[in-house]
Amino acid sequence: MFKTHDIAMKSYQPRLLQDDLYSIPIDAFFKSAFSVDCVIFGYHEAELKVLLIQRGTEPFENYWALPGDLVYPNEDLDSAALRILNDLTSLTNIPIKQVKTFGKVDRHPLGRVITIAYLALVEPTDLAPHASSWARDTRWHPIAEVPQLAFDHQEILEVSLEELRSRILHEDLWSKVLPAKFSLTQFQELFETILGKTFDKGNFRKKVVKYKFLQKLEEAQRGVSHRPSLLYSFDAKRYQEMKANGFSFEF
Amino acid sequence: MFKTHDIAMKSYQPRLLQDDLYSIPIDAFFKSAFSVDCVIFGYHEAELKVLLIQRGTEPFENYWALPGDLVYPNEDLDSAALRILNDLTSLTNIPIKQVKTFGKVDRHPLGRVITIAYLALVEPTDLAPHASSWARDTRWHPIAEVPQLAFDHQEILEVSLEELRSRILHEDLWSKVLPAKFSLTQFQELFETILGKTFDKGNFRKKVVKYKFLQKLEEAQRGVSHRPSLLYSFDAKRYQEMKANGFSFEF
DNA sequence: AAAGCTTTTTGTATAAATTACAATTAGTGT
DNA sequence: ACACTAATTGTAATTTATACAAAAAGCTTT
Repeated sequence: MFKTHDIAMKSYQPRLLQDDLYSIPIDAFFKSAFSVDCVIFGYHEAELKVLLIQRGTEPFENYWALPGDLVYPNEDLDSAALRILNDLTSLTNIPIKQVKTFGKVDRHPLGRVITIAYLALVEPTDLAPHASSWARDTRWHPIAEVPQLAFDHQEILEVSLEELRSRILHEDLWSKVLPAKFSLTQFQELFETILGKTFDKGNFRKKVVKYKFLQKLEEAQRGVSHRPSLLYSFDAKRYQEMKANGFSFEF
Repeated sequence: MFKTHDIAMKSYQPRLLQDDLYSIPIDAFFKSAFSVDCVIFGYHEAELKVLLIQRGTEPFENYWALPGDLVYPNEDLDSAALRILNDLTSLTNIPIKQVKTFGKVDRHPLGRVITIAYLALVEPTDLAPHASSWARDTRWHPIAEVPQLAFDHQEILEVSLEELRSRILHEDLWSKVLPAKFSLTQFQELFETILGKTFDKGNFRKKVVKYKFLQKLEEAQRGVSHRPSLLYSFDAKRYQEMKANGFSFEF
């Protein structure tokens, strides 16, 4: 099985090719095209990773790269991003955020391809078996140990990480990486990891509680050999209300 | 004279057409394409406007729309935005900012065209004579009196205004709309207009002075029938320094 | 030339938020 | 019962924000 991505690349040097499995007419991708690349961040226990694929075809064969694909003619951009995310992780219903479109003339060696970058933040799940059809290999890389990447993916990753850092609190991107019930310590760890700095425990707690989008539950932690923490849940409705009122969150 | 934009639209229902003046091969735009749309804001004396064109061709003939064009195959996205801006206003060396890419499948009635939106903030100059070749009419519209727009341009405008408001202080977008030497009152008026709220004069001044990216000059206002204000200039170098250090500006 | 007008500029007292750090608490393990 | 750990609460000192008032510097009028 091969993806439209490969087809389009090959067909750039004009040649007649058959439609692929998705029955998309080849000439829809002639000479210029747009793709979506996904920066899928994974967070688990104070570690931030990014999901990369190892390319199985030229150009940049064997290089690691951000997962991406050409956008189908009948597919919205967001849908394309969600499709890629789902193909690799089997996850659905994940909030995504468009980051920026990268379109330098020479960014793709085989033709004019611009790419719209999206980001998501998920729990680093096992990868879907399907994922192997994408590429030679698929793997979570700690954010500090990312290898040299194909195309301009290094820049895309940097810009996306910057975006994640600056928007993490304004969007609800983070809401999928914590369990439904979590402690304030877990919550703090998440933001410390992503922002790359630490906060005073007491002060952080006060600020968060003030924002009121965390709902204190009756329940507490159990089985830990110290004072158990109370559990909280994310009050999405109140969060949206506050956002609609132009409330500005900041740490 | 006609623009590549029109050509591409017509040629979507496959038909053979000649190359246009820019000698771009027609088939480069077959079936799917990407364009750049510019939200050119104009600020002058506490009034915010936006530059719109009135379309001279179908679809949406006679509707007002954001100026835009297909991106040439050998042209970077930023360059395309600057070209459009320059075509209409003759301005060069204006900071622009990519806002977002809009790509709903049905956003363009004649084919799959996604568009990358850019914004700029300039002084509403006289329009270049050239501009009339673009469209039936070209005009600055006060932001509160924008007519119904073609395509999804209403949404693009809204998102762009939101972006302008939230980034005005972090980017130096504003630096082109004030004279080289300006008073703090002028500076405050600019931000009040764009953000749509007012500030206490004394407190605003204190905050700005604290940020230190304004350079106090020896010169003062002349000929006004009240206490003349001291003049300031924008210290772009210091501003960039502060931005690089992760300084966060806010009003 | 003095008094008045207007807007800039500076000042100040109060309230609110941030910060650093200490004290208390609620569990488990010995 | 006591020690241990991390959660939770508290507090004093500092900084920042806010509202408002006073002073200053030109021009205009008398």
